[in-house]
Amino acid sequence: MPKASPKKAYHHGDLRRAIIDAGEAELAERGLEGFSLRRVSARVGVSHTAPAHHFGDAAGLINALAERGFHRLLEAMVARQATAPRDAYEQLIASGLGYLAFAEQDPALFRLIFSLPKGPDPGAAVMAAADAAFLHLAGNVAALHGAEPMAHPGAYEEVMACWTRVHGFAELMLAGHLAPPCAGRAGAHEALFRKVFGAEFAAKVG
Amino acid sequence: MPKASPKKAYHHGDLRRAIIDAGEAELAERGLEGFSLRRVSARVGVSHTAPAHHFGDAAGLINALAERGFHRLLEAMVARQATAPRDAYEQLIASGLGYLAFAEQDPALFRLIFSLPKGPDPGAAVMAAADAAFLHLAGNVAALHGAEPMAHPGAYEEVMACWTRVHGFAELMLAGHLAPPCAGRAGAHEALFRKVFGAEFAAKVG
DNA sequence: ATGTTAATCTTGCCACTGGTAAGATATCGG
DNA sequence: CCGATATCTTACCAGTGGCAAGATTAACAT
Repeated sequence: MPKASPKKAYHHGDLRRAIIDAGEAELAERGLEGFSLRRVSARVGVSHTAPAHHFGDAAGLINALAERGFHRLLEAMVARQATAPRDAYEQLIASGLGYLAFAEQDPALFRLIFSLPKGPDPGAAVMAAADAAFLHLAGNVAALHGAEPMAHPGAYEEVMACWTRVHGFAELMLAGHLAPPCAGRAGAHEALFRKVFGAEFAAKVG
Repeated sequence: MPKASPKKAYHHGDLRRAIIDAGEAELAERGLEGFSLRRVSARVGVSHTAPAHHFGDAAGLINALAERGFHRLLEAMVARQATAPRDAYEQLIASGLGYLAFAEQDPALFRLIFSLPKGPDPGAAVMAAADAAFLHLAGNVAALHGAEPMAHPGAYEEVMACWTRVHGFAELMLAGHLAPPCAGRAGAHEALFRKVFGAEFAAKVG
């Protein structure tokens, strides 16, 4: 047993998890700019070089956070869908609103997962998590037709049409470019989002 | 005359401009992560504290770069429109393609202008530059109806519908999420963009 | 012209960052 | 029980931005 007691042990027991937790919290509190390996390490009560063995370098930790971030994004979508009517179009809209809720609730993490350097290897786990979110959205779009995902011609364009709209809305919202009519208050964006998303997909149900 | 000769003068003569130029270049070459005041200062041949007097701190320089960035974005839109048919819908599409071209050509600057901290004062000049770009887009949308900008009900929603689509496309493109059909090659995105943008605006002409 | 003021730039310093190297400590397999 | 290995610490390094104090030049009033 790896010493689950809260006392100071030389070996932490589950440091990788603890670092990711602390990193996520730090990210939410100070943003990506103020993110510091030393700070997250101190938060866990560990020296600043401890994470190196688990993540390689700082980019490795960022990657791990991105993986979690994509999972959080997916969670946010399904959570919102659970509160919506089971109608295919409403489910699609709900997933978009969940997407927006995640962006609003943790802007730094949201931006992090979409600004990973397209370097050599973004990490297979990260790509898998990203694909899971993408495929979920694709499934919602496909449900409009009642068919299997990607089964009809133009399916990819249709999915990207949805994704770009939701994502663009999220980014502009975070950048503070939705100001004039709807300011601040939570849920105020829903009406605008529905209009901006367009009605063409509502018509395609069935 | 403030000594326009290229020889070493204690006073640079036009340091503010030179720093912004160097900063823009550094940003394009090393990205926002690798951005360093000391590097841009060295590039101009000046000590690392020289910019402080012109921009305050690093955030001040970032703000100045953002202002230029919004101007570049506007330039890219009008440049693309100049090569397109004068039909209102084609002009709107062209402005979107210019938007995308700018994002593709200078990703770091593009991301910079849309990730300014919504802090106390983003700088009036930056906001003005951003508004100029926004109003240009709004003008293109209004031209679909032949009317003055924002003159009819639902105009704002319509403009935001366009903006979110273009912007979302740009962001997902930079994040590397347009992979499957269209990879890498320049201009390959145009066909996908036209489909994703939707046909509803083409129908509204007149 | 001449001296005073203000703007511009430099040098030297500080705390902080992430990465490396070498050593300390604990777990694990024989 | 002992050696091998994983985990973590301490000590150090180059690099970063900001501040303070001083050097140099321009702007300006008289």
